[in-house]
Amino acid sequence: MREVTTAQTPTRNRGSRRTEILDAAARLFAARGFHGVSIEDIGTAVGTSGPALYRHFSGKEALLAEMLLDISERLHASAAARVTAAPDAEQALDALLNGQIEFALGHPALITVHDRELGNVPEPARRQIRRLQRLYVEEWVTVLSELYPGCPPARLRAATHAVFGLLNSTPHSAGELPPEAMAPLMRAMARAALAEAGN
Amino acid sequence: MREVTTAQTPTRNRGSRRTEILDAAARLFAARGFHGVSIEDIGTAVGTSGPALYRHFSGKEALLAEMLLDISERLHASAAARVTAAPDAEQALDALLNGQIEFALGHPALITVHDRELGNVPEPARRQIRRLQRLYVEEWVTVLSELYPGCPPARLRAATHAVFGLLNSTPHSAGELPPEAMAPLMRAMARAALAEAGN
DNA sequence: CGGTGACGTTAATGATGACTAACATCCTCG
DNA sequence: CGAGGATGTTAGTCATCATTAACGTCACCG
Repeated sequence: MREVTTAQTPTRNRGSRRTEILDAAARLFAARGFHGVSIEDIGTAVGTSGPALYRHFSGKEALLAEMLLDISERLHASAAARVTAAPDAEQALDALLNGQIEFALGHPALITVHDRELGNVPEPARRQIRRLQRLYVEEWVTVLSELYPGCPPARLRAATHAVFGLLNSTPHSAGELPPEAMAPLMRAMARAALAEAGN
Repeated sequence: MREVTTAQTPTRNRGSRRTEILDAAARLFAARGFHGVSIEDIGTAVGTSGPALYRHFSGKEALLAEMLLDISERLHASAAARVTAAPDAEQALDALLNGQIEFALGHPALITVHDRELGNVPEPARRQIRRLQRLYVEEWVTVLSELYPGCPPARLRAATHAVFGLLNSTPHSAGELPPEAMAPLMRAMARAALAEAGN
């Protein structure tokens, strides 16, 4: 009858299971796609079997929704913080680039899921995710507009999407270069591409 | 009892149905993913119902395999032809860029499927597709190596993948700019990014 | 101790979906 | 005309899967 047993495995950090599930699901979704992964697969990946997941999420789509919402929020929040902290547009762009590159290299599965599986998110959450994505893009466009006035926003928006494509491709071309070499390369390429787009 | 009726709908160009099916399937796969599309969906899209497809393809995976194989072949063949026709490396790179941009803007669904669904192709064909993709990349790396000697091939390979990510993102960011504006923008951005990667 | 809540487990249940079977059409060629 | 082949159709069949039900376990709190 001691409360000595405070460590071990019990008294799990609350929510640790949820995030463990989200992580495993992200990896699986990234590798095989939402419909290519079964609830049972996810359960197995976290050491429980199948329906145990319903203790943590109301369903497969809800799980995906929470995953994408979390990603969008992190990206947007980080971008907003970095931009407001930067002294000028030049450094704001650097900060945005660094943030996106860190995220893409640090969480390849999340990036992959983020730009492939929006279509499988049910409607209440879908709109919210889209909204955050839009805000994130506008963060970039605003900075770029300041850096390249005279360049039409539509062009800058297209350029931004293209740069996302460039940076987010790193999860797929994994292994070509070590991350220490990859990050500066991506930064340099993205910067050059944006400078060219700005004219 | 005339054979006057040579036109109309009968006497279909042989194979027209097959390619019609492949087109429809590509659009559906691009939009919802391989596992998100049913045989019935594809049938409906071409005006027949479900199992009629088995008259043309041995199964869903075989259909995907043929689709990806065809894309890889077209990309590789076009690249090889353009490179050998080009007088120098500079123009070879231009030709490669133009080819990829034309393809990405002209067949957005094919590009999307091409870099998402390889994992669902069964093994005999998978290897073949990978081989063609590798050859395609090497076509780029070879040209870039000539243009930027001294730059390690691994870096050029990574840069090539990144540029594919940039160019292939156009299907997703559709609508930002008209294609006439999009193509030159992508060309300029890709060129700048590659020049930067080459040092 | 008794109970409550968090977390799992193993059987349904009910859809959906790939693929096959059995059965037309109809065009073409002999 | 009549056989053959190409192309469809509709009703199975059999898996797989998401979700739910019914039933433990166990830690903790009163």
